Amino acid sequence: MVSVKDIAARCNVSVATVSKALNGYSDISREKRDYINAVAKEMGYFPNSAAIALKTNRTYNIGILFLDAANNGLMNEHFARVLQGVKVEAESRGYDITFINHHIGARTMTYTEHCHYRGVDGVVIACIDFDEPEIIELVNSGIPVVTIDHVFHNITSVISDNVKGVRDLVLYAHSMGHHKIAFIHGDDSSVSRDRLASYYRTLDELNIKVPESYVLVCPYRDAEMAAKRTKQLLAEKERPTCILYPDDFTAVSGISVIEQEGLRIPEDISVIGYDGNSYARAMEPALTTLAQDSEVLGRCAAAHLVQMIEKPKTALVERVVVEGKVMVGRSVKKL
Amino acid sequence: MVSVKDIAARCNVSVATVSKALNGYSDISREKRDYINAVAKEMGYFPNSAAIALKTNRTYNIGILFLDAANNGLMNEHFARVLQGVKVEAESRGYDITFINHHIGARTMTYTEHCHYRGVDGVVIACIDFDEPEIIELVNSGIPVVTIDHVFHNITSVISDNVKGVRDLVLYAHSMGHHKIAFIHGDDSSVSRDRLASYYRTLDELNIKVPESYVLVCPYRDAEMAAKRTKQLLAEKERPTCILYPDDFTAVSGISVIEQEGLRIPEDISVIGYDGNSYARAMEPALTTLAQDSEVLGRCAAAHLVQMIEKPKTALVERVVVEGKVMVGRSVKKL
DNA sequence: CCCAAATGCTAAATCGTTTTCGAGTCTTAA
DNA sequence: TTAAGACTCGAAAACGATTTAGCATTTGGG
Repeated sequence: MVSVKDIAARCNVSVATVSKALNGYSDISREKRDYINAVAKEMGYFPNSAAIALKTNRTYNIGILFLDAANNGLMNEHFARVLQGVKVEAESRGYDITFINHHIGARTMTYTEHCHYRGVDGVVIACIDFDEPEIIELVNSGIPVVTIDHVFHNITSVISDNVKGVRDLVLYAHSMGHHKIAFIHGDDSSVSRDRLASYYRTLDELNIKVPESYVLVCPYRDAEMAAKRTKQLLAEKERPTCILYPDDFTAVSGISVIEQEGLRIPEDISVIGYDGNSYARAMEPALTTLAQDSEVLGRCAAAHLVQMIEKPKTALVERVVVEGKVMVGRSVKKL
Repeated sequence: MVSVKDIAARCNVSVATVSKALNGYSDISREKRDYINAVAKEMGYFPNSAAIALKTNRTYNIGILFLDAANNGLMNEHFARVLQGVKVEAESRGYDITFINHHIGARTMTYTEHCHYRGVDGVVIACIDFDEPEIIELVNSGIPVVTIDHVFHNITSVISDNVKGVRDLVLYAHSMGHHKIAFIHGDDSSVSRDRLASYYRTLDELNIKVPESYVLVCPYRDAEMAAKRTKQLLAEKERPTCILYPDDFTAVSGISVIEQEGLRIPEDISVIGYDGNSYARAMEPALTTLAQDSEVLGRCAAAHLVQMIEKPKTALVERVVVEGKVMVGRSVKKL
């Protein structure tokens, strides 16, 4: 590998001069700067990120915390998309991304320690149990952080508009003539709470009363539990005409048991998902769902993080909310 | 951040001694070693990876090349799983992973340059157009490399057993009484070629002849093209009784148009996917498909790469093949 | 024509480690 | 008693860059 020293030798100047030429400093003559840059290019020079990091304390690396209990954030298309979003945005701004975890090899470290070890310039946190003490530690560590789909005091966060999301979904179902709208919601998290509250509020607004038994909990992407919950709803004496699921995947699982019971979608019962997975669009009948703008979620997070890193003065803590939109399929029947 | 220098000061020894204690060298007394380690722990010492990288030329970072033309490798559940696999295996061996690309910020660099810039210890290449000249350059750069689902001369690779995969699928269909088995295969790549050859060979073995029109091409995960190809097959005067798709996603798209044509799965026509996506299992009817052991694919790749990195002497170039297995759903009818 | 300021460049320190080599001390055997 | 090993330990160089402070040289104003 060719280093600044090599270039300096070849150009008969000092390494300081080379460094300045390479970084476009002003106290260097135009000709010398151009000459050095030309030579550097010709010699195939590329900086050594470790040396730069050591000297400047900047790695141009951003950490990403991205694992749920089951450790399968990547299998979830929504989160895969947000990851994709932060990746492309970060890269376009000159940053690489590094996964942060707490068991690197034999030694275990906290998330914060891992961040310091790798010297990441900032971290985006998503798809994780935000109540872990380690997360709290990280958020308070002084490292620039932005969270996705969770808000901490004094930390900028970008969140999907879950309130508007289920509101739009409920309104859509209502506009299709549904009044008996059940809601299988995700397990405890701020996202789930927002959605649930919005469900209640919207129904209230519409002057619709639903029995308590219409509201059931089911972990995200838990096909088995979704099946069980669906059976419970089908057994209701006043059976709902429309079911909202926590996500598209559980919706598909629900559809599966509904059809196994000999009922048809949407003729006998309507179903609605959440997320806007590619499968939802491709299947028959196409699933009506709320398409989250997952990639934009990720891009916003990365963009704000870089802003905080590069212009800390100008960065105020913000709540960015990105809206999704209902994707009308054929899984909801007009009553 | 506390450095070895701080520890040295606190312990009244030299930094050299601290370094030796921390790294378990032998030329240091047992007591002093234990003492220094205790102090280090108490002071909350963590090494600085940049400094170590600079000095030792080892980053404990492995690069991962993971993008297709559409730049959406992550949306593909199969590849998400292999990524997950390399991630957990790498992490368990003490390595972080870094995405490699060629437009980092304003400056563009080749994959090889990016690898040198970040100083990754090795690279795993997957989900990419292996014919790109940049890939060839990287493979020949001297950086330890392992490829997934593609073999290069003199490079160790881990590949999914595509030959056995479609063979098992075809045999299964045959065992269910199918003779008119169509194959919509992926676009050009070594994976597609293996699968196609295996399809022909297995039919040959079974003494089954299929018309040329039964074999159609369709890019992976291209729902629209899959729909088009499906319609073509349905229009055949000698309509196939069973269709193999390039992947589960296109299979779902195919099912969709089949049902829109008023045909039933599997009563009127049987369909088979490839990959074993979670959706395939959850939907109704459950899709018969070949479940690739995607995570193991990734784990193997990472494991072999680390072996090459840490014990170059012992590392011979290998072809590791990992088998999948047919996952029987309800989408194939017994004739 | 002289002094001050601007310009162009370099030497050297520095970031946090690892590693070599030599030096000092202590055993042990002849 | 002494020479030769074993043990311990530390000084210093090195990795590849950035950055500060200062030295020359040139320029411009009065």
